[in-house]
Amino acid sequence: MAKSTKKQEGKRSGCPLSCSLDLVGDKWSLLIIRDMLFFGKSTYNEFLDSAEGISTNILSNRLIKLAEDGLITFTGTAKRKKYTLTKMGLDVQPILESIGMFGTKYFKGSKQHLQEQIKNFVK
Amino acid sequence: MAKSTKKQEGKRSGCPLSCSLDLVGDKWSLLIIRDMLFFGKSTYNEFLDSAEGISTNILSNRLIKLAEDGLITFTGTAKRKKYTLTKMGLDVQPILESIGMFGTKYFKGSKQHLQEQIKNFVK
DNA sequence: TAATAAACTTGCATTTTGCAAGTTTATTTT
DNA sequence: AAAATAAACTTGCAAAATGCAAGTTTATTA
Repeated sequence: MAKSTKKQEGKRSGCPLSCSLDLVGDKWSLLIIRDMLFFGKSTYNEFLDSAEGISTNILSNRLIKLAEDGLITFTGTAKRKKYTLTKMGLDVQPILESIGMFGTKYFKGSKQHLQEQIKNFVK
Repeated sequence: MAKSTKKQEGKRSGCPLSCSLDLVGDKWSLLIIRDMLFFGKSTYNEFLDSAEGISTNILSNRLIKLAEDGLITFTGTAKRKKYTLTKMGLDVQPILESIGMFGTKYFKGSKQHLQEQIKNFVK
């Protein structure tokens, strides 16, 4: 199946912005990708103990949806799963960076918070 | 009141990304800002007839929330309102651009769609 | 072999969203 | 000047998404 033929349903319009938001335009998906990209996280429980406190069922849903949409894949056995970003998932990085720039500009102390998070996360 | 003292409630963490997503991390806010920034829209009914079909109550809610969060302001009388972006709202542009780039890469035909939209919107 | 942990699932209450219809004041049209 | 149209909402209700707590199943560690 070609890249653009799936996931036609659920699209609100053909706008590139709108299509992208149909994938990651919610409050959790981009945070999971952030955890993978910036904090090197890859397992369910690592995602679970992020500062924002996602609940178990939502995390489960989002991992399934992100995989369905082609942003992540998983390897390993059922009880020792590892999630990794696909090429498409890695391409989300510029989005996270631009949102991060906005955040550091308008939320004082947030940059510092992020750097502490990075320091405290030991791979 | 200082920039960063308001809107503490409702923040899930101090992360710049998370804080930003608490403002625009939903399926509609960024589309409204897109309409203002790229299509020059400024009124309630202009936002209403975008391709994605936002419903009236949600549009109303989002305009209030975006104004509360300092991203937009409005001028004009109650029945002839004009919404405009603040400095903070204008700073969302790089976010929209990075999401747009992602979208044009992964959703074929979507770039073309966007350009038609721009052409068809007569200010 | 027992305890702990990882990765979920399930059930239920709350919140958010979507849809249709109605309201109010301003501006046109007749 | 009166009637019709339009702009900008509001309200009510059903459906979907989210959040919270508890339970389940297999794997690993003590």
